[in-house]
Amino acid sequence: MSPRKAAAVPDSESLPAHLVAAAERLIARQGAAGLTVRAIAKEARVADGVLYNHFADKEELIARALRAHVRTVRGGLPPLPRPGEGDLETGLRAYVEHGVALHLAILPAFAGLVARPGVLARLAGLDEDDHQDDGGLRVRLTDFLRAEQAAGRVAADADPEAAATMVVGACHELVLPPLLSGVPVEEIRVPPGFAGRVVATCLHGLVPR
Amino acid sequence: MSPRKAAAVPDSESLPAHLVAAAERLIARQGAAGLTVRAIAKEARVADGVLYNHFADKEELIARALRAHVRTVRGGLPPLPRPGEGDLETGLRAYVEHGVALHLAILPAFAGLVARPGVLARLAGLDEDDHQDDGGLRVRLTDFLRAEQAAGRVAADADPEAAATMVVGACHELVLPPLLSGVPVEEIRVPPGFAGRVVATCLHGLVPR
Amino acid sequence: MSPRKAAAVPDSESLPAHLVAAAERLIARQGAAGLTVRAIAKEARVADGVLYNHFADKEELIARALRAHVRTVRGGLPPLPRPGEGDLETGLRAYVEHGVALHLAILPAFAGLVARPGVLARLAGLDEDDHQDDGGLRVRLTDFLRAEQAAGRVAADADPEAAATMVVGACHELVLPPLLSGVPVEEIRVPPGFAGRVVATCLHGLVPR
Amino acid sequence: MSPRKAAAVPDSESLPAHLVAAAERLIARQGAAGLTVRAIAKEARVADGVLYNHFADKEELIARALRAHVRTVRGGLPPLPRPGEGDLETGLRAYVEHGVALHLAILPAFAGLVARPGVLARLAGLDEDDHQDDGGLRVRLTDFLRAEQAAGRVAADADPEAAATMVVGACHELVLPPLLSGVPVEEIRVPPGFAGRVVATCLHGLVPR
DNA sequence: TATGAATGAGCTTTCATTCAT
DNA sequence: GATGAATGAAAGCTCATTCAT
Repeated sequence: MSPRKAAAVPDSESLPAHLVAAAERLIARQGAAGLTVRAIAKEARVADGVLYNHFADKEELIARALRAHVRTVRGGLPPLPRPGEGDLETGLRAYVEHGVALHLAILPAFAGLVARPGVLARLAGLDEDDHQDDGGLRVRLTDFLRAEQAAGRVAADADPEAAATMVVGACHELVLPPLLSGVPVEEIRVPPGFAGRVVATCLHGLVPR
Repeated sequence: MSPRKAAAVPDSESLPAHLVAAAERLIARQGAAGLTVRAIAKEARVADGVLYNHFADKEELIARALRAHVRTVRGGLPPLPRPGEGDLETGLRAYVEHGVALHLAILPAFAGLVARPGVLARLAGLDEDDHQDDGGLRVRLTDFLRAEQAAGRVAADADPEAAATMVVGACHELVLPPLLSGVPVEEIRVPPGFAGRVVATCLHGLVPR
Repeated sequence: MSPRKAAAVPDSESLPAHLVAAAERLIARQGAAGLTVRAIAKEARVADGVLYNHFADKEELIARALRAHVRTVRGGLPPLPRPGEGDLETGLRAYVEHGVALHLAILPAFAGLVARPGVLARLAGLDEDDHQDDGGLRVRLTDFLRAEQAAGRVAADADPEAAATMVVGACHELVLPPLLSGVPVEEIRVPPGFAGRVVATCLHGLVPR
Repeated sequence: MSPRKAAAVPDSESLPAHLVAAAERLIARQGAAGLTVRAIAKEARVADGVLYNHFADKEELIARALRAHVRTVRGGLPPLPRPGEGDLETGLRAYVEHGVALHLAILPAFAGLVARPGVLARLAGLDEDDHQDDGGLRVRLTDFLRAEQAAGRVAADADPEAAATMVVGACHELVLPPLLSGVPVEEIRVPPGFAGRVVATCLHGLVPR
């Protein structure tokens, strides 16, 4: 009465989910750019054509796998401090650590898609609310800093938005240049003390007091 | 009798240089990721196969074209202040403006190559000294800030390296997220006052004085 | 307990008949050549695989649907005059009008199958007696003319068989060439006076009397 | 200096011509409908992809092969009598014989394309003048009969156009019904005396004199 | 050395058919 | 019997690379 199930798909999982998971694994390993439908089917241990029973085309599957990848990564990170919560320095440090881990996992997956309109557009269309690939990290940090500013722990004339851009940018900066120099993701190292140094610089600036 | 020259190659230029220039034009227009050798040959108005008389393969040609692109872009920007030269704020602002312009032109060209080992490795191999794709902007800014620190205009306990990472990162941050959301390069806008706000934040930090 | 019935199949109809009817509708709309089993199942609002419970394969279903299509079309046309019935000219005209209408409806459906042995062979095998796709129009016209000849209204040395071939051929001729020039069926027009002119020519010939 | 030549292509022939010829052979054998690019390449003993160096796509190649097939067939037939040339009966007979031979060779090739807009549209676009697939046989016969009519050998009140439609239609009629009954082309037989009987019927009509 | 056609592996996608449920 | 997802063999087409000329 119910239709057949693919041999390689565990009972607990639907085939679309299984395919997305397989694609997600490949994306985590080698990025989303060079994936082929055959490679995905093979990774899922499933016939070549199945994907078209569940997704409009390759791009839709990859868009969903990318979203799943982002969610998986984010789900594995400690939650970000909410605005008004905890002390400034600890909070900032949490943002930096979050950003580094996130970008380390996400940039390699996404970068190859730049200038390939298809998948990114598809991803943007998946859900309009949540289409910030990095989960709106910069915006959330801005909000956090604004709350600190309202509480008087950040100077009234400081610029939370610029600061957030710099902090999140520093996280990018750790990942992107090695990537663009051909360093494999696995070999990218976070220099010891990175978060602390970024936080300190952000807090006190360069000018002598 | 000198060897035959392709009709479309000007006398002043060698064929390899001509090919590199053609590829560079295409890269500037549409990035390095989707280029085909046929498209390059057509742009150069030269036979499909010539490239293999002068380069090992497509990857080498593209690597050289990328290097040329970076140099062209950098050559079109005002020179960076040297360490010890000018005042701190103006100098920093020059770095930010340079970084934004550079990344706007360079990231779209490079990003598509992430996780495609070939070209980037080739580029890194081209010249070991100079393989920083962004021309070592971060290192140069670090040096600049260190000189300011030596001159006492930057606090002795400040962290020039972290600051440089944040400033250059802020420039990335302006370009990369829109790119990853599918915004075409031409539509990426630099918010007014961006450089000034980054510089101010970098100089004075967030903490009230 | 009688076996389960597909939801979309009306009580008055067996599932095979329902499938044949669905395929027939599609054939009338777009010909038999490009049909897919999925399209047929969808039109029948029935599961993809059922067809294999009732037919050997797609070809058998399509062969039956073609036969049904021919019968439906023929059933919608006024009956042909029987041999010996009515007057010669009116009778002939009826054959022409029948032939034009029949071929307009049937040729587009069949033509795409030429040189695809499967379906046509299947159709021929369905019932050995009645496998004339056009319902044996030519044979019936021959019989009609022979009866007229016996009654003396057609010259004794005339050739009923040749005449029937020419008349039915003229009906084909109206439909096939436009079809082969890519004109869509809906746009094929019967020139006014067609039947009358064919009949007159058939009756009196070209030679001056 | 000149580029490479495919091994299987004779010196006397260009590759596009070679491909067209290969496709034409396959069309003559099995019609144009089911051809695959791989089958054509194999028949031409040439690599799969070549065709795209010379034709926009499969449809263009097939359209050209169809045109070539028509021309080849027509070139192998005795020329049609021109209007005003020879006597009426002999001329008419020539048209019938031409029509039968032409349609025997051409209908199987074309029929499968009905309702497949692509190739036929392409063929119509190849050359606007000459796009009558059967070489405008009906029109030419009409002209021939009109000339006979002007010369008084065809009755003044006869209908050359209707007669031409019937004659050419009779030629179709000989070929199409067997084809639609699944009879392979090779087995289609022209009944002895066919041309003579059609001509006589056309000349004298059915009505007793 | 320049040419540009030839090569063929590889791509995404379709679809008749099977079969566990 | 009915279901509809799974299967996998094609299909049309692209493109880096080779090589006779």
